[in-house]
Amino acid sequence: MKEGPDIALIGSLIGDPARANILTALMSGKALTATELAQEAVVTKQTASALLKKLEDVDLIRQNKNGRHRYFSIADQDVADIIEAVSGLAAKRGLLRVQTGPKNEALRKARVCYNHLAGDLGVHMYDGMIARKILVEHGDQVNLSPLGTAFVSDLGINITPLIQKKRPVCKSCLDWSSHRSHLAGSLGTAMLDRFFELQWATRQDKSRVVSFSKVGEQKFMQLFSV
Amino acid sequence: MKEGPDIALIGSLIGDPARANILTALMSGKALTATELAQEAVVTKQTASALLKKLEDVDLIRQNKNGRHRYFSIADQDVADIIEAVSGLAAKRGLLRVQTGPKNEALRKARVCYNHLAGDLGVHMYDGMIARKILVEHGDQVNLSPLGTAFVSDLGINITPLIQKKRPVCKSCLDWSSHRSHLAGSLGTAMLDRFFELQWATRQDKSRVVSFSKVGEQKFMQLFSV
DNA sequence: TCAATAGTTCGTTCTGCAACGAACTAACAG
DNA sequence: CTGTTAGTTCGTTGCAGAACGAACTATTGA
Repeated sequence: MKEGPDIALIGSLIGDPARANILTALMSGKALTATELAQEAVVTKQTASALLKKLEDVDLIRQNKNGRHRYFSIADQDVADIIEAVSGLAAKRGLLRVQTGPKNEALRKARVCYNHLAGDLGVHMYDGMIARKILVEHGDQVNLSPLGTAFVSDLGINITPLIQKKRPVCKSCLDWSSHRSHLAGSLGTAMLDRFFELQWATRQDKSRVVSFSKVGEQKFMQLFSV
Repeated sequence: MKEGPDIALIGSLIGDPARANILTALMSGKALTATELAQEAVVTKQTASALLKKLEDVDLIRQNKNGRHRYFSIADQDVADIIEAVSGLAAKRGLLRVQTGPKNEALRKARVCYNHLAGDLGVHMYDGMIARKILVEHGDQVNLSPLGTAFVSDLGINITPLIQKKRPVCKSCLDWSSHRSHLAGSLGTAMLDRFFELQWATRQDKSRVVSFSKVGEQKFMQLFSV
């Protein structure tokens, strides 16, 4: 009863609503300041400061001092993975904090999931890549086909450095809004970055929402149409 | 700030020490009764009853009535995955409830990780399978080589049904005690089951500890020696 | 040097919720 | 029908820990 890792500690950190809000906000992949996070979590600066310290104590988040600002971000991929996993489970269990509104709509359409694209467009992309045999599913593992390697190069992405890293190139990630899979992994990250580079989309300030331009969305939809 | 899945709820469920103990106990893969779980979590029956109800309300655990007993178990693989992931993260962060004792020693040597083998022996098995090219790593994905297929058949395991399921056949899982990988996935489960069948090992009552017989351990070590 | 903003520390309040005792129902076994 | 064990319900207590106001330090910019 008292052996093993202390999962309760990490659980309780995620378990506080205000801290959960902070972590969710940081899932945008951006580094945010303490005051921004306080606003996001709807608490005062003092409270946020205390909450952030606790999160930092167990290395769930990390801090970058820059002048009189402190930028906080998710500590590493492990932490992001867990938050994603818990989000997925919560969604599967129907534990959505339904507050349908314009912001929510935008989130459902396209959002950042730490470092890759999620939401309806993310799912569309994944489905399209499967249908065009760019990706091949083995059980719940996903791999890039030879055809896919060419496709990715054509898009202007250099895969060589991606393959060399420890991180999986392709990985499916359950989407909480549509209960379907979208593409995570280093390829998922590279593709989202490429969309920003091509100016098909931009990230909205301090939010997980990804805004596609009219032209960008057209090209995107066409690229992955079945 | 109020969109998306309610990760705080699930976090808080895992975050209570007593509930965390219950979940950890259930990671043995066995169905346990309410009183057994109460003992495991060191609380009274009433308290356990209340805790179990909360866990059941969000489908983290499931209940099987059998006479006047109620057997509780982890609801599904998703939940088990999250607990594994959180355990791994906690271990990585050094959040071990260190209480070195004989029981802890046994756990470190060989234990059940929901449905597959973990601990030193689990890591030994994984390392051996990699060294003998039974398994091949791609990034953090693991696959069975053609050589491996033969090996598994020789061991007396029929892989055909494993491949047909949605669940990944091979998957690596971070070991909290040794900070190394061991084999999860449906193959991991099948292999552990096979060891029990061959009577190389038995599970200790109401515990995650796996006890290998002298002969069993010899055969096991030899099978996966480098 | 002074005003403004970012963030922390301290002490206090308040509340959510785990925990238990006591009393209950439920399922056996003889 | 009676005793025994399994589990739940109810009401109460107690405490951990989130939240805030007020007062502090730190960095910038003018």
